[in-house]
Amino acid sequence: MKIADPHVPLAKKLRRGDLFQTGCPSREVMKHVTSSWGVLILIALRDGTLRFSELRRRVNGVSERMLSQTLQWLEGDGLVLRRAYPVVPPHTEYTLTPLGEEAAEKVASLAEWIEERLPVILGNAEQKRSET
Amino acid sequence: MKIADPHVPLAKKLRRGDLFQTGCPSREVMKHVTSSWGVLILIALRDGTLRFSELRRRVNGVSERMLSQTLQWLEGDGLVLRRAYPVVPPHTEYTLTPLGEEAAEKVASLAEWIEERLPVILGNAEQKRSET
DNA sequence: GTATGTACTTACTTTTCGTAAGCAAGGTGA
DNA sequence: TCACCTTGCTTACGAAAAGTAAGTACATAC
Repeated sequence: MKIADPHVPLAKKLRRGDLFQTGCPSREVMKHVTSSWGVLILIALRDGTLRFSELRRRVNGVSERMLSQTLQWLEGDGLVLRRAYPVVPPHTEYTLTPLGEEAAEKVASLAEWIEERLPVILGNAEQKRSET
Repeated sequence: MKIADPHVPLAKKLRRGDLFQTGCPSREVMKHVTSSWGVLILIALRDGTLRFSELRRRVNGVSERMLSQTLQWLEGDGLVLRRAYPVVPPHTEYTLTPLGEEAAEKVASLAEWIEERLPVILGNAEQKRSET
């Protein structure tokens, strides 16, 4: 009779993450999702599937290096699905998974809040600077 | 008769921010709010006013350097209020402003989502690793 | 008198990031 | 024909950001 597999996967051990705990894997996921480019990529993909270079053009300012890296993070977390067609020139498509759509919704909500409140925030900053 | 002040403050010029635009100040604010420690600080302060060292103990793993810097960012954006009492030993309190509470709510919502879904996300990652 | 706590700042090291270039193979324009 | 553009990456390198450690000025506890 077999003894139960001693390797219990990490995903089963944790009932849920705790961001306040050092070393909790949720911190890594948070880093990916809230990274400068991660935020913008997630939001951009809400409109539907995009190719690498389309993403690059939408997310103004991102380098190919960071776009590639961030997409790999998000893919690794299961938030983004990558479909590559082995043709020349290369053709690769990126889409949000259902999980990714949930995450994207949250960050989009934060992003919209910031865009809306930006004038107020800048007003605060300006006022503070003048309080020499 | 006076000519209108040519200096129109930035806050009035922008109706709202656009994160997809390179150089838009909203990107800076986003960086502050979604920085590793910014997220945790905002969430921690939702429970009420905290002192510097209390925050440091709650937000496990943050160094004094980064805690100080992040708090200055958030204060500069008007999300956190700092009250310092010039006593020895020093006593400084940090509180969310109403604006900060709004931001904190959004990031807390994202954080909770990640903590909840962490097992699923780790499951994805584990599965991918085994697809050698 | 040694240790501890407070809220920082400063110097130094390590990690991350942005910039630029390279690659493979085809299409386009002159 | 040949130079050049395109796509989706990766690699090398310098710059910027973050982490580590230590210093500061007292006060209180032991």
